[in-house]
Amino acid sequence: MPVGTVASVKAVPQETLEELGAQIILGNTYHLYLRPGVETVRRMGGLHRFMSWNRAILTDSGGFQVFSLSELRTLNEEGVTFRSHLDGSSHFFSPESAMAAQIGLGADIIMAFDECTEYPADPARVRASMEMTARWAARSKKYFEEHKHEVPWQAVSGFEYRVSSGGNGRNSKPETRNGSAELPSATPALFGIVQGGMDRQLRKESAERTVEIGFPGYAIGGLSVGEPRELTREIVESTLEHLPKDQPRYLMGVGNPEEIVEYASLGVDMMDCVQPTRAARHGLLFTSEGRISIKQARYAQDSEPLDPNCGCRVCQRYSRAYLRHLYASNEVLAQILNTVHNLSFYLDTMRRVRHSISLGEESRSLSGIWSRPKP
RNA sequence: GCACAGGUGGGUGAGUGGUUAAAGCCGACAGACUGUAAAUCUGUUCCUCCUAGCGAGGUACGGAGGUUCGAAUCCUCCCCUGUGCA
Repeated sequence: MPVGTVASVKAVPQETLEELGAQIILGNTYHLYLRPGVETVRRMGGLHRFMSWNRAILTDSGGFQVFSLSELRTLNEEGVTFRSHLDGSSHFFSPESAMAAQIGLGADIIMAFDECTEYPADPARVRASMEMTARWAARSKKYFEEHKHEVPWQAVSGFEYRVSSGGNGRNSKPETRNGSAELPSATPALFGIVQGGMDRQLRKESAERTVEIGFPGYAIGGLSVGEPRELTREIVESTLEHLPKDQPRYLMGVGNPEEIVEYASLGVDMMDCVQPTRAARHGLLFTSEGRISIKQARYAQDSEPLDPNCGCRVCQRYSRAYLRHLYASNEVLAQILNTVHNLSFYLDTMRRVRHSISLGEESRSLSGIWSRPKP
């Protein structure tokens, strides 16, 4: 899932995302709540209509911002008091207000309000944080069930794809509508989030408690927060054992191309990461033959495409030398082309993963994923 | 020709007697980036040597000479640039 924090996947227009085959993108409650404001989005017909994106949207609850903006917050049982990074103003988020905000934004999948435990953290702190997340999950669900129909009305035309709210996401049928009539949007799906730091036992307990509350999908949060990669893998693997296989399992905030393939092979169904978009803006490009730092002098006169095995428009049309020049010149086009390629690479990788899974090749090696069949 | 102003490392630009191989910014060259306060952040950027260190030596602030224990900084002459006046 490409990340589009402020209702924008940075540097890429929605039509290009469609072309790349993105089925779902992320938005962030914290950021959108601050600007333009939930009420504005609601009045504009909800996030889909506001940003003209007819495919699925998942909104993060703001729980991660509690973690990443920790200098600007105070936290208690009731919720979190934030100071806005934009103007320093004070705001309060609770499970209830985070649900209200997400329902108001009108995403397809919304996330429980959790607390992303920092790393490292002592055992007592990890347990307390995990338990807080569990209590908040119950409150999130309660509020959600009472208010889930209060989504924005959307006068949608060409409404082509939407994750259904019931059951698990996999079996949902895309709905196609072509009318001009106003439709009430379907109710969103609320996913729970597992925490528990790097402790397998706490992860198990968190997973069980979250499953007991009951959600149509489950996320593994609190990883990729600075821990060694080996540990991430170990925790993901052990946590997955305690989450239902027949429901979407979402690993939050991960990862590199190698990692997303690996986690998919472990049974993760959904992932999101800023890596492809941010790295692209910083000149780091992912290819079937490894990483390329396009800013390096060695590419100054390299007429090859970025990735000879890539079918994206960027690789079909532009040379490494040109991409390096654009980057060195600080041109906006560098960000656009780089991001388009990286997203293309990620989305293509996941298409291959899905194809492999459909063929029953779930353990297919990473190199197998990226090698092209000989023509 | 006269009068002012000025010539500093790849660029720009601080520095007006000593802790200055010379700030900052730009450029160049590397590196980082994992539920986005990120078109961001970090490092290196005169030469040589080694035991690789807040190491040793060399060269350097238009040119030449001088004053001084010590000069990018003060003095003399010269060269060059900009502006104004003839």
